[in-house]
Amino acid sequence: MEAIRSTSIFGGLRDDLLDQLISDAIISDCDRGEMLFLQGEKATYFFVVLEGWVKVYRATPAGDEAVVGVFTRGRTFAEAAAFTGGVFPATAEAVTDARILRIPASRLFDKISASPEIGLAMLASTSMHLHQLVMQIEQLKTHTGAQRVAEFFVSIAPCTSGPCTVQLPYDKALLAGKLGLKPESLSRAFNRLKEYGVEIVRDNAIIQDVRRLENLVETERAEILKAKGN
Amino acid sequence: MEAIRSTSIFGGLRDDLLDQLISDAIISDCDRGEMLFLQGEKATYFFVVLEGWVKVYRATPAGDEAVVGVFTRGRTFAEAAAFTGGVFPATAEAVTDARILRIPASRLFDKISASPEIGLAMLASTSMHLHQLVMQIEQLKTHTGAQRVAEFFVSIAPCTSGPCTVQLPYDKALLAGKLGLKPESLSRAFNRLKEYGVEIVRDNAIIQDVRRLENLVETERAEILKAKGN
DNA sequence: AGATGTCCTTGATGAAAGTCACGCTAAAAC
DNA sequence: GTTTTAGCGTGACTTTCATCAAGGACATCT
Repeated sequence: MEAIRSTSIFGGLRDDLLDQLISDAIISDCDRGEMLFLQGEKATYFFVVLEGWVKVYRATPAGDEAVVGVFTRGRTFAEAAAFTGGVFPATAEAVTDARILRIPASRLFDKISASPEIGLAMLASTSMHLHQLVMQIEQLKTHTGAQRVAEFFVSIAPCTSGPCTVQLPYDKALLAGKLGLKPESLSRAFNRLKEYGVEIVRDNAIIQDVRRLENLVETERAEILKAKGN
Repeated sequence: MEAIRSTSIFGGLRDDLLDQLISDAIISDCDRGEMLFLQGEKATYFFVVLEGWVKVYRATPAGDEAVVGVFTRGRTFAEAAAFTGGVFPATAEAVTDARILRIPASRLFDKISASPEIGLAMLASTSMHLHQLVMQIEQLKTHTGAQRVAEFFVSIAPCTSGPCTVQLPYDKALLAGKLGLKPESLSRAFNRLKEYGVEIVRDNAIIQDVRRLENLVETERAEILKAKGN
């Protein structure tokens, strides 16, 4: 239950409102590989991850898939779709065994009408999500694969400078998808990062200096080319 | 004023609520090239385009820029930033002379508390924006440049099948940015589309058959390769 | 232990798009 | 009317990434 509290939506809510909301909710345990919803399905719920990892992706008509988000404990997803009452624009799949909270949209709707602060909280939450997507687009457009990987490491690193080790939270194929790469390219991006003091051992990344990675992200291609010219 | 009505946020509002909101708003006329706000500035307003075109972009530390959105008459932007009360995550610039409505966030905040339906309308609006960004990410990840251009043409074409002509709404460098391409690559994408019945004359695109473009977007790389193999 | 399957890496190749340089055209400035 | 300039197109080269194919590491199962 403390996972629910840690979400941006529910973090700021009064206890009584929160209780009302989750009294309508369903907790479901999902096996790895289980679909939570399919692209095109009517969106009548939204979701909070209590435990495990969920990936959300869009399938193109020909079977290609683009990972739109990867969520874990305390993160909500599909609020937007559920809210507008349309269909899910993407598919969600549990990538590990997971425990998920399903909150019915219809009740939420009533509750917002009754207490505006729920609406304010949801607005803040979707706004943050929006901001994240904007940054994701920026990264796809302007950063190379290796830079995106470095950025990811920095974002999950426990420290902001010096050496540290981070564990890759899910398998590499999914990480590749999240970063907009194919698994093979991710592997090569790892090799590139060796020159910047990153060693990949099993599913752990050993970083010599987090600052150095941050620099890699911020310095533009010109710098990268210079470095290679050596 | 009918431009305001046509926005997704305000379209469904009762007249009296709408009047209250825009009574606090400021209409400003901007020259081409004028900045509406800068990345990092405190977000105390959000905006509605009444006339003209505005581009929103993020600048990287080294001066590269990624176009995050291009907006025209009836579109709102920066709602999310204004709402969370943080700073603008991007910069907005008028790319034509433009007339812009600035709505102060503080008042909006009060109004939402007073009448939840404004909150519901804003939620719907940001949700739609979010959905658009999700699709944009999908397109960047899975479509080629020529496909993205074709997609853009289809989206602004006045008809859904057969021949038609569309005028490019802003200059080609900006269009390139919006589609995640460099101007040179956009030029080459145009050449590719000649084989699919698209002719670019000045700032007009003459499309022989809109359906044919739609097919190009939906068929995957396999199909494109086959077509080239001829 | 040996066999099997999954996940990951590596190599070779090709396509897509960025970069740099140059030239064209048309509108604006003098 | 000429010059200037900004926007656009084209060509050559390079980088990045996807693709296809093969091989290695590791866990599981019998």
